[in-house]
Amino acid sequence: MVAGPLPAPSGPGKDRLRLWIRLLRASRTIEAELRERLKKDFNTTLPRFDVMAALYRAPEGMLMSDLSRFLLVSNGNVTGIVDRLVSEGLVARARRNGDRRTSMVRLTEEGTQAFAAIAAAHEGWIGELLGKVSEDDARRLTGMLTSFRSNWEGRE
Amino acid sequence: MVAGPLPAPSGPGKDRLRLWIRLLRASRTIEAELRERLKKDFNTTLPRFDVMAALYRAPEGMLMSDLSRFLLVSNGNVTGIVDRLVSEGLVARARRNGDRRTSMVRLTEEGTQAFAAIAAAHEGWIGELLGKVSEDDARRLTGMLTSFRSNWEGRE
DNA sequence: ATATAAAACTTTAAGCTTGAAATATCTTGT
DNA sequence: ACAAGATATTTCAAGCTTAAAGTTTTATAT
Repeated sequence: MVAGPLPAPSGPGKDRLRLWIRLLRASRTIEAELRERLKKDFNTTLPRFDVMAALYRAPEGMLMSDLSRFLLVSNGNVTGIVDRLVSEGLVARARRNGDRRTSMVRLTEEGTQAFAAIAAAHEGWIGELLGKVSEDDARRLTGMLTSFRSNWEGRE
Repeated sequence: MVAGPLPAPSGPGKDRLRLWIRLLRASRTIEAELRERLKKDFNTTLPRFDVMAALYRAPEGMLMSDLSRFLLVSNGNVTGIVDRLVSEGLVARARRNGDRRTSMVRLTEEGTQAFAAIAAAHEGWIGELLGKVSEDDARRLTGMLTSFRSNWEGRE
């Protein structure tokens, strides 16, 4: 998936293949750097950060299924990550609905404060790591990726 | 990491944060689709495909350390994936160098044929999944991502 | 020569990830 | 009311992933 074009691909459609390879390498490179910094500076992980970021946006809480849909990961996956966050006191489950199948998951006070600190650092890192991309290019790129994505939303 | 801008981020540097989020969501969406198709149509996985793609480009073989560097994953990780590929007869290790620490890893004949079939399908999928991106935009985007990446190459 | 360091790789423990199967709960049609 | 189906979540097995520690081999400096 990260194969580079040593024998540079050419022909119809090769530009898209090349784009995909670059896209993947870029995101993996950044992801690796973020993972390392999250570990070193905050002793946490990217999946934990993802979950906390989603919950931070939803103070009233989220269902497990909402979380997994939003984060684009499987539901079984979210269970494990939330389990660990709960055991660390950063997240709480509240099974107090009318519907007893669901559990409302939200950040604890401790989790909220912890996340705020991490998020501030995170935003700085992104600014640094993408520093060479002009704000103008950033907006242009974002637009392209958005239009690409809308093509994809709501498939399957 | 995939947090979307519900309370749309604004302020200095927010364009880069938004770009990163879009980048990540795009690559995860495509990756998920590829993973599913690789499983369904070829009963294989993305990591296996990555390793085989790297080896396909290097008929003479690659060292384990070259593989892990190229694929941007840890060395211990590659060991496991190659182990499984070897046990399936798709890849072979040859520890026959002057340097007896290294092992030259390469595709077997069976592995080469298997990969060729998968790669053909894969290229078609990418063309389909990125179909809405014009060849022109694809080239432009690739250029931006490349220049971004060169900013990153050879850090740490 | 021989200790010391460096390099290539593997092993290990912990955590992440998926897809499928299992549980529990709710909803619907009769 | 009750069976049948749909939903929400967890559990499970297998595989992926990393960082750190361990092994074997090679290179280097006395």
